[in-house]
Amino acid sequence: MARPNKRTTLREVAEATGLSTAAVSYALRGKHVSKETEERVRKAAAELGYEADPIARALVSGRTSTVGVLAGDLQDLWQQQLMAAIGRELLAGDRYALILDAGGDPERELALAKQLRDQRVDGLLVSPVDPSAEGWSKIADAVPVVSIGDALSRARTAGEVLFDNRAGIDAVLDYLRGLGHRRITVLTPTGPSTPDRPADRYVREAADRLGIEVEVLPCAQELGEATAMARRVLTNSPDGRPAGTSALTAPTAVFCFSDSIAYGVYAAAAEAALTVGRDLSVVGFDDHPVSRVLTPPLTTVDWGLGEIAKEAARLAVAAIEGRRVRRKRILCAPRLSERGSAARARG
Amino acid sequence: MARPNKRTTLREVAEATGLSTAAVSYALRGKHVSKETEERVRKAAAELGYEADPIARALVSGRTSTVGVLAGDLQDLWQQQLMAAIGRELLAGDRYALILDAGGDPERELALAKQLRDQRVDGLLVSPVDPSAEGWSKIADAVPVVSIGDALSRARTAGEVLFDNRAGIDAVLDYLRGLGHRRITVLTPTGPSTPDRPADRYVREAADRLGIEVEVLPCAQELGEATAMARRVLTNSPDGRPAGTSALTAPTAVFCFSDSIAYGVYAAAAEAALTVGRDLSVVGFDDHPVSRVLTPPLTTVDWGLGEIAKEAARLAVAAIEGRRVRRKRILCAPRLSERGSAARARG
DNA sequence: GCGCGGTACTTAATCGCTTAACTGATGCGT
DNA sequence: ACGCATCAGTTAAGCGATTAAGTACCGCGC
Repeated sequence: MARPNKRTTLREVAEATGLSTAAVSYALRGKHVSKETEERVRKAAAELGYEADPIARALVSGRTSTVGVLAGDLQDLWQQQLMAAIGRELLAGDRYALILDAGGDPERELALAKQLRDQRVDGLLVSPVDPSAEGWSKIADAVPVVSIGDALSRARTAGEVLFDNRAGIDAVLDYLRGLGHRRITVLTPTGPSTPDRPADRYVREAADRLGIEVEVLPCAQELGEATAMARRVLTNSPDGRPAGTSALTAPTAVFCFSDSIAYGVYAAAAEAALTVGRDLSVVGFDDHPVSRVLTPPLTTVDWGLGEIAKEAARLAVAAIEGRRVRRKRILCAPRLSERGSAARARG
Repeated sequence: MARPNKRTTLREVAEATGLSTAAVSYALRGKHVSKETEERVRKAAAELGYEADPIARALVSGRTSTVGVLAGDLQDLWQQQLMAAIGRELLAGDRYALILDAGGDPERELALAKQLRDQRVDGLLVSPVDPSAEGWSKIADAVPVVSIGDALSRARTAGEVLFDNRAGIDAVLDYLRGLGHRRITVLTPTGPSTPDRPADRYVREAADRLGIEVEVLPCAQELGEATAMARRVLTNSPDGRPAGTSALTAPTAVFCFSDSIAYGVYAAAAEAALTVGRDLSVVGFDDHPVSRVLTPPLTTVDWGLGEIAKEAARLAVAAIEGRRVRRKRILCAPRLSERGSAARARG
């Protein structure tokens, strides 16, 4: 079933108007042609339903009006949110978001980034799994890259929207300590295949400074796995349940490095008949919309997703258009959204 | 700052090997060239880091290895989930998902679909806001379209993955009636700008058949708005709170046409000090991962997101490759995931 | 020794558009 | 009137691949 769905081409418009294709091309983009001709061309184009073929245009101009958006792991609900927001943002500027998911795999991440570059995306927005990979360097040389969340240490990026993780971590741990917590479990989305992030270090530093005990555990974003992990953590809970094998005493508070993980903790807590916000304190990181409607609402660190998306898109677009920007490194300050999930430590 | 990042071209490989570009092109795709030449070309290509330019290739072949994925409304968490799953599915088949969000606007939806077609996506997956729009017809003639959720009534699609909404609705209402509920509020994601969906009709029919009262209210997907709506609904609750203006007595159960909306109901219930699964029964529709970790876990209708994504991708790919498929209309059967959010009606 | 059929390539057209360079015609200052 | 811009448009050369058609060479049967 051949689809002879011919698009009208520039040539056809040219023939219809008796002009050369070049004239039509110019006319349609309002370059040095007479008002009348332009009008005539416009009309003919409209009648024939002509629309420039973006592919052909891309071949010669090298631009595609398309921006690659590479999510480190779309299992993470917050990243879904972010990607959706970025997509809207780009669309508002007449660009298309080519959204891909690295699934948490650093190698796939780079492979996809390369593919994107080959697809001639005008720019690339990435929320990297492995920000320190060397591969970014070549990619960033070929296309403007804006990274979100972490700086690409080995590449010259066109911009960065970073989160002041240290401040966020300090804020949360300070807060929890203020509530009397001394044993805190920290669940980070750092899997075995992912390199260590400085965040882990910040946590330990803050813990040392505050004189509290922390146990940092890697945890998957996927809710089932997160729940399982949380279950293991809570099995060591102080109030009578069978003790696990962990060397540490069970925590009175859990600090989750993503709200997704916190949801898993909520589930595990419910199973263990622990009431979050009373028996157990939970703090998230990222502020996903769902966090607000949980019972109790999740206390979490809000970075302002909307602004992140806006800034990232703005940086990318500026780079694409070759404009200079004042600050190409945006540092988002944490805002602790204090809701009901963290309470004064009991006992 | 010109970026003279030259890609190696076919011509360069040709010159390096002393062959014609055609020979190289053939060699790289293993067509009628001698083993030795092929080997030589492969080596040279590898050395020069040559990779075919997808844009140029697309211009001549008309294919882009890209599939448009158009979400009706990415505010809906379930659609986010779906898009992510489809993206993974397509990627597994070496195709790229160009994900766009119509934001619930039927006009924008068609506009985006057209853009996608012009971008020469090989296929188009769409979870339509307005499945009965006429515009789909022209689009479906130009590119294979697979619709998810609703059939495009006016277009010849390449495939459809539908949900047996009637069966799902029947199952839920049957179930709630069995629990003793006689007054049920149904919250559908049908806004004023969206045309009525047959789902509303199914609800009324089922209600008539079962002899129960339903109040069908349109409700936004966005959690804040959903919560506000739910608040209004629950203000009419039987146990002493100030009565609203609704003609109906307050419902003992709320049936939400998307899990997102159900989350809003959870939040409103908590505010009103109603315990879901005891004072108020809530049933969702779609089974988002979060639903499983709520307290109580949300009873909802599961359509098998993974399979939906797989089937949709399969249909699209088959159409793109010009293969015939046995059944191009997949009807997903509802599975009621009975968890803890619906209880026997009290009093 | 001739024709026939394969290989193994090459030539050149083509996809649809952009754009540098060129051609005439017009206007303008002096 | 002359030279020089300027304007409006044309010509043609790409962009980087694919691919139909053509050529050269070789071996083979009879």
